[in-house]
Amino acid sequence: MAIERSKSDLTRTRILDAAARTFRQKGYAATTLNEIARAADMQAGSLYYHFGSKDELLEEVLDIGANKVNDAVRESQERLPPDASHRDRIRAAVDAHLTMLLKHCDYTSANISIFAQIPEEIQRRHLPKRDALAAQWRRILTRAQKAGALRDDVDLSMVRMLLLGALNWSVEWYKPGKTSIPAMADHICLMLLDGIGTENADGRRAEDREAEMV
Amino acid sequence: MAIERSKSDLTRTRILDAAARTFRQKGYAATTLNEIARAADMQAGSLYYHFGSKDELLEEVLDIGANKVNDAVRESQERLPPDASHRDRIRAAVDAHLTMLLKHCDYTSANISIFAQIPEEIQRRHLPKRDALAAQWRRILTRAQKAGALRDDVDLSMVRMLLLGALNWSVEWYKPGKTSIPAMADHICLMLLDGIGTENADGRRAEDREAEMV
DNA sequence: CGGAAATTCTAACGCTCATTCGAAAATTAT
DNA sequence: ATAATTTTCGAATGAGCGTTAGAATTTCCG
Repeated sequence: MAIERSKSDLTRTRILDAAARTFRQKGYAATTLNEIARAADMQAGSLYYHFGSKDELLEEVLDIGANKVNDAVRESQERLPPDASHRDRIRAAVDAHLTMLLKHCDYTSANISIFAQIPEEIQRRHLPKRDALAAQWRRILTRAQKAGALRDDVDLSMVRMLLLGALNWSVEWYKPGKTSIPAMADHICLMLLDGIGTENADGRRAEDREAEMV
Repeated sequence: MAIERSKSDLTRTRILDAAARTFRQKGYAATTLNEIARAADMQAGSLYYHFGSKDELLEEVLDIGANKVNDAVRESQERLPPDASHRDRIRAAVDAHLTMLLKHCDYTSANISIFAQIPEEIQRRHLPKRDALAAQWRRILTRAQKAGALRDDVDLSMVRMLLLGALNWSVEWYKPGKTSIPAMADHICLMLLDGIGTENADGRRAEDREAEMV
């Protein structure tokens, strides 16, 4: 699927890579076609042989980013054994989401960080892709709750928003090398599922907490 | 402190309000002085009687936003009785942070949402204010951990980043009327401190989970 | 009311940007 | 190699931007 055929396709990809990286760093409006062209080793006018406009370039970057994280999360679930625990399912999705966001992909992080500040019409056209990812997460969490792995007195859509917030916001502070993605995934799952408090708010889990102390 | 004196001060505030709102909606680079002026009922050129440049206007909006959330969180702690539980302290800080972000203040949400995409030099000049807020949260969490209210095997700076991520990301999805801020604060504290997983739902023991942590 | 000061308007400037287009160069096919 | 085609270049265009400065207006104060 990702096999480049012609030389033209390679150049297209080079331009898209440059655009994704620059959009992520500077934002959409502040990025000039000159910067993108320079990062792709060509002149600004030459971009128009491959793309019709700056907006068109943006839309393609957004789509690629959304597809990558969608695919990563979906594959993380397909890769699990059928009898995997819901904790493992959530943990795998968190890991896949974070890895795609922070390690592999300027497209994904560009999508996340510039989306709020692009022209409205492009936002609207891109919404279905966002909804697809939301639907994946909704399904993972709903299944876990129905199976009894998540408390049934919580608002799952709010949990989902807060969880995705913790994940997505990492593009604002993550520095490669300083933090490990598996450690992030562990902390997220620990907070989400077990909590990091030791106080006994409702008397539910005193024994577990003692067992967890190191 | 917030008392307006002259008519000029009122106009200044009107301009700042308009700028904060527009920056938040469209981003910094995509916002024109014409839009700000129109939203403040004047002509673009007139803005220069009150502000030296677009950058100067931005810096003032950023500072006001940072101050507001800093003050809100600090006051939320001062308002608590000296013997308040650490759960209550965290809950109060979460509530104050969210309320300022979502309810009271375009300045705060503008600060959060455009910061990554403003000129580098302005970012750098504004960093101390960001650090002040981070320091407040660090103190709240560290005290809770030292008092034994938080597990001592978690990386508090990572917890802080993830928690602030869940809070800050809400500017991207929160719609007034559709969600209640206290309910959000409740869910955050529940997840953070207790977790929403059910006890041994997947048949695994606490020690097993511990083994995965590193 | 009348003059001074404060504030806003208006029109213009220079600059940068996205975009266009015909010529040049590079690549491919014959 | 030569012709045909694809790709890139480079200069030009026009629109819109932040910004400026003087004229026009409003506000303030005696």
